[in-house]
Amino acid sequence: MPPAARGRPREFDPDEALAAALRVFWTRGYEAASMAELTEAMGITKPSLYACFGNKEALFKKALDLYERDKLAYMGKALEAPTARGVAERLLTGALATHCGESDPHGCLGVISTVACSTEADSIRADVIKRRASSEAAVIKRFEQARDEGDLPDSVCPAKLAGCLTTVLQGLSVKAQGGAGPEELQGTADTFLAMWPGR
Amino acid sequence: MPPAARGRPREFDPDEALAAALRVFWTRGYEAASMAELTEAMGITKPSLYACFGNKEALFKKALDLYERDKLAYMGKALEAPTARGVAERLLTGALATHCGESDPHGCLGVISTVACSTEADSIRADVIKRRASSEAAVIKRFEQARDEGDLPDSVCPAKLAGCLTTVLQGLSVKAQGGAGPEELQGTADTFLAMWPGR
DNA sequence: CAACCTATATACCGCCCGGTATGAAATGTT
DNA sequence: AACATTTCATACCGGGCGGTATATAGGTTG
Repeated sequence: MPPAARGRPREFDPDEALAAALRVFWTRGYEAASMAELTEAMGITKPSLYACFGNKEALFKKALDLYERDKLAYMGKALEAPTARGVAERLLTGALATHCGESDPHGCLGVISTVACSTEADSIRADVIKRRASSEAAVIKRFEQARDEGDLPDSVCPAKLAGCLTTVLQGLSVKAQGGAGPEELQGTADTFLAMWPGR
Repeated sequence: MPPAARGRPREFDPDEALAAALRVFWTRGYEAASMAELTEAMGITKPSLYACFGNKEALFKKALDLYERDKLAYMGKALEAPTARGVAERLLTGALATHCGESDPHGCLGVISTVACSTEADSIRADVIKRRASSEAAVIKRFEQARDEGDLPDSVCPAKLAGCLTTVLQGLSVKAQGGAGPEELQGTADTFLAMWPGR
């Protein structure tokens, strides 16, 4: 159905290549991921990469899009849980599965990118921080709804509770990247949930 | 009192230079901190740096020692609080003061270093992770004592609670480095303390 | 067939990295 | 005054970085 490709057809699948690039960025961070590593993992040469993805920064942003779409899909689902506690529970289990599973690199790509990016890659930092803020805003909104529905005691502020939860999520990702095992982090999540106020 | 210095005396104060290096590492991370930045901030030339501190890695570890001694001193003090809740409170306020104060770079040098270090600087990662583990072990021990003293309900596991607290602490440092303001983080800390079990 | 277009492969660019060789300057010792 | 010792300033090293120029290979279109 594509209107008849002109010229030599490319020999690689951009989606697969992008997925490989994502793994590299996820493992090493934006700056530490070198073009040599990227091209080798993607199985293509540098000119092909530049022709297809632009440059390193553009490649990273596309990888970040893929990451959010595939790996952070649990976030959208989590907000649909019936209670605030259910939301927190799903967010925690989703984060644990994503950030210390077997098949993928440990830790959160977003955290890795904001923490590891020096002034050079400010645009990356800013981008990730903006995306994170919008995620947190969604959680806040959901918790305000939960308060209205009686899930949360009036004594707790939905925004602060959301901030506390995202803080734990980010802390978990730091620990996961530092080599903490799933059992340990599951224990942390359980403990936090045990402290949770309301339904 | 030093036994009569032979040769040309050095023209800089190693302690001040190390403090300047610490600021650079703290702001940029180990790998992103270049020798050019370091020497400029320290006010010395590269040969002087290498003669006095060895190499970049040795310089970093000395800076890390200084960081723990000066900036993480609140940790030791916190463990002396009379109750488990008091320990948590002091750890949180100390972390907030250290990681999003006005005079120092935001975020935790340890978190920055472990997250941002690629495979190259594995020795750095390992070192920081080890130091962090020993800190957490101290908190666990203190919470076991707290349980014995009745500060904590028997239903909560001291180790898990400690893990949860350090997770929050690390999450706070990620947020601080991401530009979160002190009020917001204070709100997070307050919320977490409000959920705290026991005295 | 040739003409044309696009992806590939190779080799290369300027730049900055961590680290160092070299020689001059500044002190104490004799 | 002459020397030994240590620090300082400059210039330099090989190597890896992100990015690209050039030429060739592999297709579709006339």
